[in-house]
Amino acid sequence: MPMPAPPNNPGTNPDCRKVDAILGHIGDEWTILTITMLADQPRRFNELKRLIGGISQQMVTRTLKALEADGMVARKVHPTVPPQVEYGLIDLGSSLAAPVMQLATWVLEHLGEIEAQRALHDEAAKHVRR
Amino acid sequence: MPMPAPPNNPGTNPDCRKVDAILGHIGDEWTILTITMLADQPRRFNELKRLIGGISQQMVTRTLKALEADGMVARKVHPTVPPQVEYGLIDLGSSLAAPVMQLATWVLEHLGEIEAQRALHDEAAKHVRR
DNA sequence: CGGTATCCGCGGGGATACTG
DNA sequence: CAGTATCCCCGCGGATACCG
Repeated sequence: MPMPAPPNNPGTNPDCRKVDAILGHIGDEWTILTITMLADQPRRFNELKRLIGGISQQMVTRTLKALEADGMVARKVHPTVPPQVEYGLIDLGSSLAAPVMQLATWVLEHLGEIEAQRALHDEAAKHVRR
Repeated sequence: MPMPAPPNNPGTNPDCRKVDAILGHIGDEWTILTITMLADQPRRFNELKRLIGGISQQMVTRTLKALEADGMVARKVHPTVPPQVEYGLIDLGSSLAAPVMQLATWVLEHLGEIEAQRALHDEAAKHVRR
């Protein structure tokens, strides 16, 4: 299904603005990585932090809170000692996982090409400077 | 002076870190919207600005520059008066368009559900406060 | 029209310390 | 273990002005 994309689009497309706002959230790097990590199975708090790597504890909390507020992730507390908390994708989140995984997969598969392209571009820039 | 001296955690997945860095770019809201607008056809500079709506001119420039550096977008200048510049997806960019469009489409289709979930969550939060 | 240059506020997000 | 609270820096991105 294609986007609206009408030729004679006058002012601001309201749908576009809404989509933009949502994309600002789920397009976030931490959010995408988190969903990726939860795609196959639920994970515990520090497990997520470790798997993602390079994320601060606060960002794990914030990201999960936001995903909870969007009804994408469920927080499940096991009343054990020490306490265990599991986060898993639910309805909205699990359906979002598909496109997100496709994106993440695409990046993985094209890592080399992207770096190569950047190197090319940097090289071209150098010649201009001289 | 303070050398970064990154943690260099053994548990940190290097691929995950690279993917993260790339996602930080293409996951950006303006980047996703731009690619979405270019998915079906090339667009001119101000046309893009108008279609996206709510984006500053500078961000259009920056986003397109970044996409050029990644070899995703080609800049084509028509030597007319007044000058016309067209931006279109090429190799890497056009292959990226597929997963990006899927994400954008998902958001469009689930706009209502997301807002409903947020309303639910806000409602629940209110009851806790009382 | 299609940019570039400059200023600047605000909030994203890391680091650290503390709690249940 | 799983958070919350606080501080604080830096860079994202808007606004404005100017150029080819």
